[in-house]
Amino acid sequence: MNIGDVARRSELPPKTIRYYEEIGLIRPARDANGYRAFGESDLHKLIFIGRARSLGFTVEDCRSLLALWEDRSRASADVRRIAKDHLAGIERRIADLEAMRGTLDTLVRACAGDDRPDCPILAGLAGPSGAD
Amino acid sequence: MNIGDVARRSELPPKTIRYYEEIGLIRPARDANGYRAFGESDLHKLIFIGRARSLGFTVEDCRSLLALWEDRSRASADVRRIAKDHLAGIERRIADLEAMRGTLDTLVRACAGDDRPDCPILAGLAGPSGAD
DNA sequence: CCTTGACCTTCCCGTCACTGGAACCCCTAT
DNA sequence: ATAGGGGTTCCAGTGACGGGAAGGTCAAGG
Repeated sequence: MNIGDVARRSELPPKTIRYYEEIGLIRPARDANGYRAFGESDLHKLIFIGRARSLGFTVEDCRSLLALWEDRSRASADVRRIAKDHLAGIERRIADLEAMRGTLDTLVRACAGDDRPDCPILAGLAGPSGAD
Repeated sequence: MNIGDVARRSELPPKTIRYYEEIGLIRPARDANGYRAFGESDLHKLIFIGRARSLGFTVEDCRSLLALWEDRSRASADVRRIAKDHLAGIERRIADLEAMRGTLDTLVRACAGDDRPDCPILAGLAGPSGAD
């Protein structure tokens, strides 16, 4: 398989796949002409990485998860800790975004949004005191 | 005011303030010795930027918002559009994160997390088919 | 045989919003 | 004179790629 084939089958851009090789996540063989020669196991790894990335794991998390995936004797507790930490991070980010949404929503609702210059959004950003 | 003073009063790191000058968000004067000399209006701008950033606006959004803030004749509709677009982006991000959280939560719950190698999380990442 | 076009290769730069660090200058107090 | 705590510039790195240049390779068609 050339890079285009794995790209299609893994739904990852070729650039991304080259990058993953560069940082050592995968180690595809090479043909005589210098082309990367991907095997099924490379493809499986890429699909694995793609799914983990789509769940928001960092590539370093992916590296750890891949290592555990390859390690037949790993303890599921190790995987679970990575996933739980990541889940906690996601929940923090959701909470942060929800706080932003709350404030923004209040400001947007308070703003008439017409052609007058009076704007509660700018006033809110300038300071709760409302100074402009 | 020197940079340390505005840094304390705006709660922004000096490095960040220098960066904001570099990209033209603020234009503090200079003392004879080359030190930046910040006025109250610089400080107000920095506080404004800091609040906008904490609401997740990009620095380019901040540049637009600052321009509108300075423009006494702006229409509040312009501000509102920026804020509404940003709000929509935040809501998309929240939705994405909640989808991740849902999947991750399911996987984490399914995982015993003990010292056995059997791990539904890895199986889930390898593919819904469950192949490992 | 030559060309076309789709692949593939490496390499370097740009993204976003900073952060860290080096090397150096300035000012005040002791 | 020195020590410290400011300040200044510039360079490099972050994460996870994406864009684009310059060039090698391969199969098909004229």
